[in-house]
Amino acid sequence: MLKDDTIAVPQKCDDCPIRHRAVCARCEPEELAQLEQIKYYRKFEAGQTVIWAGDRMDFVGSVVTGIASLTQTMEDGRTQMVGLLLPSDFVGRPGRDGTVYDVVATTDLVMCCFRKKPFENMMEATPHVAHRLLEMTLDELDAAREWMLVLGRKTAREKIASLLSIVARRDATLRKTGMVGRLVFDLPLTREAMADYLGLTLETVSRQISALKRDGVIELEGKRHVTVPDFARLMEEAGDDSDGGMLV
Amino acid sequence: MLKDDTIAVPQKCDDCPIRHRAVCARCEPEELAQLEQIKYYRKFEAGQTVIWAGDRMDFVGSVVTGIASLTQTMEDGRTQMVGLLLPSDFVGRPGRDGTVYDVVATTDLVMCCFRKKPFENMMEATPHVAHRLLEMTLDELDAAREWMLVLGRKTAREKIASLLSIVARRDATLRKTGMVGRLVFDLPLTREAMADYLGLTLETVSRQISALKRDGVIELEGKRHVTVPDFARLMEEAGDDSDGGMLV
DNA sequence: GTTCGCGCTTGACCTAGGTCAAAGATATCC
DNA sequence: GGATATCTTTGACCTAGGTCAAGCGCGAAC
Repeated sequence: MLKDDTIAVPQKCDDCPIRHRAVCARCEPEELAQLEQIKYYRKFEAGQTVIWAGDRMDFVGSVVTGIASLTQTMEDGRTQMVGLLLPSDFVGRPGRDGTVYDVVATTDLVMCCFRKKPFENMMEATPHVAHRLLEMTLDELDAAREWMLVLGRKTAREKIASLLSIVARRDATLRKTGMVGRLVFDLPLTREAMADYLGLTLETVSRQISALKRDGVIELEGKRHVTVPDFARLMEEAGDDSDGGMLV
Repeated sequence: MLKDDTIAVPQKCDDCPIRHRAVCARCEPEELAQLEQIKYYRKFEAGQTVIWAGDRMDFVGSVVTGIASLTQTMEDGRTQMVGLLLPSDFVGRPGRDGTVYDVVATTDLVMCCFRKKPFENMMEATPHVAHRLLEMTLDELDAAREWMLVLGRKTAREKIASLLSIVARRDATLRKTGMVGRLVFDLPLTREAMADYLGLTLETVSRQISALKRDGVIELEGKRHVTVPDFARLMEEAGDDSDGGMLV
């Protein structure tokens, strides 16, 4: 059951996102205790594949630290990232046997997992967990559809700006300050990963980032540390109508 | 409550997809009776908007006949279809107030609706309905992600072939015969709608359809009646790895 | 320190698909 | 039956982004 990549449960479960966000917002203490019992942690290194498309998946869980991605690949090697899993995002499909896409650790990754069967049993027993899960799935669906607009209709520049604004929005250190004015964050993706997510080549990603820098939309320190002097400007560059993406 | 576009309940509810597919596969008779009471039908003409993005949505339901689409539009008019709703597909988000995209009748459309509040109540009471809904949402999510690969990485020709194979697969008259050899079906979308779904222009759609015809992958009679002499060939043209799209 | 390797940038060039424009097909309405 | 409108096809041309190739940091290994 417990694989060798299983690691000790961290000091206190407060860093377990399941408790805050993903599933348990309204769990009773005894329900939490129950979850506690079927819970374990797994660690992956950047580049490692968590599960291959088509494989049986015997757990569900959520990202604690690092980034995972859902990836689809065609025979000829073209690949498209179809989901970006940031800390607190949920992985797995209760009631389903496997995935249809690869789950890959894009950075070093720690996941909090629950063995699937007991988790499903618990779900049956506690309707609000099932309810929460439906909500989360609807959120993911909204995010996926939002991304379809990005992939289908936005220019390369708009795509980059869209990605930057999503990452900025999700950056834990920023969420409290509100999304206005100057923002600073780390970009946790390689140019290639960005390209795979945006349906571009890495050369185009690089060129567009340079262009955004040249035009003062962003500032770069090294390759990864980003400063956005004016978030509203970035949103404009993303071509974001309405509040698009605020759902994520 | 009942709008003027509400129409009489058809002869027998067997044509109501809710009963067969969407929600009620395992409903008890009294539960069905309950659903029956909160059910009504609505009719829309091609081009009519069912709900605007951001609007309050006071019902859920499913498509009985015709095609609806979920559409996102940017301020400058670029639009991307993010979902194609064929007969028996479910519309609406239990537990949510509205949509973030327009729902548009792409052809003349009949929908079977349930007022949302009573439907949600029923959902609370009958866990297997909630469970079914989660499954459906996961299916939609898979379909959306599948489509992200199409939008992000496929060529125009592959996109067209992908769309054709989805429509063929979903065509009610064909599902029984198995998806091999010669298929004949009607294409219920204008070139423009296809373009919006595929992230192309209508000119490119037209050109690629002509090309597929020229190359013998499809035959056309009029603009809409399609014959696929060899479905496997079409799948190949779609660049479909594995069983991609079989989920839909 | 030097070397290796990987991620990134930049340039030169090319092509798939977009844009603009004209005209053929159907269907609908008097 | 002709007029009008909508949908579609096709052509000529253009450009955003892909492809190929060279080189630049910069950290890790020795």
